[in-house]
Amino acid sequence: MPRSTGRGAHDERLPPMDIKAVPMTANGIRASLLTDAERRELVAIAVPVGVRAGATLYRQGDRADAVYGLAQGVVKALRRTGASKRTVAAFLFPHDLIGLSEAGRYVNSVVAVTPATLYRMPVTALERMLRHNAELEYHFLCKVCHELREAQRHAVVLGRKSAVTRVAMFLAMLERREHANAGGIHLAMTRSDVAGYVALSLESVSRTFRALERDGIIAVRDRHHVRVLDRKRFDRLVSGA
Amino acid sequence: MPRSTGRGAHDERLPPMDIKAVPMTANGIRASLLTDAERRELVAIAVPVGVRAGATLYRQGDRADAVYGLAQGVVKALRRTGASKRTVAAFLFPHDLIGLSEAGRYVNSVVAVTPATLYRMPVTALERMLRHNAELEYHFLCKVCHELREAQRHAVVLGRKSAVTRVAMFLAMLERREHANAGGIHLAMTRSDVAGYVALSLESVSRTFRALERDGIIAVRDRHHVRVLDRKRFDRLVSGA
DNA sequence: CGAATGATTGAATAGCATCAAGGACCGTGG
DNA sequence: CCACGGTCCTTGATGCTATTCAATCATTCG
Repeated sequence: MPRSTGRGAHDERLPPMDIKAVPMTANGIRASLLTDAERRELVAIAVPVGVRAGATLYRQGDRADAVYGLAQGVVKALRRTGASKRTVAAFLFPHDLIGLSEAGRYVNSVVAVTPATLYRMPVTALERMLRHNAELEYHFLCKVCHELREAQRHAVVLGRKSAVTRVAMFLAMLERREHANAGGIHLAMTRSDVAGYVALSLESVSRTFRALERDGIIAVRDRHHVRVLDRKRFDRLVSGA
Repeated sequence: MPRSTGRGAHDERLPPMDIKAVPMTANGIRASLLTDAERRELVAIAVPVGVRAGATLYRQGDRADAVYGLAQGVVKALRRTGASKRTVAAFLFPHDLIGLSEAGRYVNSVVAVTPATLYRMPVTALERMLRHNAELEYHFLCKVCHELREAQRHAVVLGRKSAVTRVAMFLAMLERREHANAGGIHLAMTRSDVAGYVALSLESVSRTFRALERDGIIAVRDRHHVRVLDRKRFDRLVSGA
């Protein structure tokens, strides 16, 4: 398994550096947070990085010397819980920030779920930039607030006791975060990753997908594509009936 | 149940406005984040508020027009999950920030667990201040990162399947966050609140405390005071044996 | 002191984890 | 194009653990 960076054939036609979230006081529109000027400023310290699926970007406990902006692809944040067990702390999508640290060390490991391109920003340079550009920093603040809300939602999911509810809430989350197009939900991750995120056994996740399909609530095209058929009952599950 | 504010006998001898967390690049020392100058600036827009135990500071869905700094006491953030069910999204302690919102609405309800004093900061004024004081804003950013880590830890707790592990991890969390003095752990909240946080039934929490006591791992003085007796086995539970 | 809230304990049930085996899919190389 | 290996996924049978329902006990506060 490749260890890390390795800037592949990604160099031409890079998607732009960007961060998106709901500003604190706005009306719920997911807007681009960065102005052109800010993007330019960030690009000055941001190095594009391409990784293959399965590659580890960094490991829990490593010295945290960079923050990443995800431009393309899906990655997962893993956390060791006890020896030899790992849970999925979060899935991260384009326009998300990556690199949460504590006392100079990363608190999660980050692994690419799909091929991904990121912008690597050294913390020292970033911190210097933020500390004298309040406007730019404000956008980072909004983004972190967004990730905080997302983490709380995750906790809500894990609080539900029924397997169907957990899985349905997870699908609803994907629907919101990835392109919520009418073409159905795209699951970039494996069943095992889903299990790690919703804290169920792999087998239970599998059975639950089956059950949802049998009941006509969702249609499972293949492992990576799901569509909601009965929106009414689906929503009832999500709200935890 | 009293609805909200009501500035009681708290006005004299107020604890100072402050925020504490681990700065991103520091060496893990829980430091005061605010300089004296910043404290003075914040106090200009911060109104002290005292609430009784059980009082609701604000409700999920309310227009989010203020952020609060908790100065004294313990409060809980509740989230509605389905009709008529509530989970505890977080417990908040002195020096924590309160008032997470999305699209101008609070995402949690906040209720005082003990009598509490807070500093109320209108978002508009705060936002204006942050947007042109990068240094101050940086401290807020660090604080939100801290709460993000805390929320992820919460998710880790909820991911563990065994009741003893969940409860032990909860106690460990309290030990870290409240005064981690050798005098034992102080539980300001009810068993029912604990159950809401670790996502177990009230009865299971009760039984689990009992079991931990019977096994000589903890001593339960009364409902609000617990002491770890067998640190070795306790830590083994926390790491999820 | 008495009512209301909070906590404990017991017995029965439901639901998920676990163990175990088989089947589908993917990428590789012939 | 097809065969092959590995990974990922599905399905079944069993046991364990937390939930639930129900009743009793303790504590706090008026």
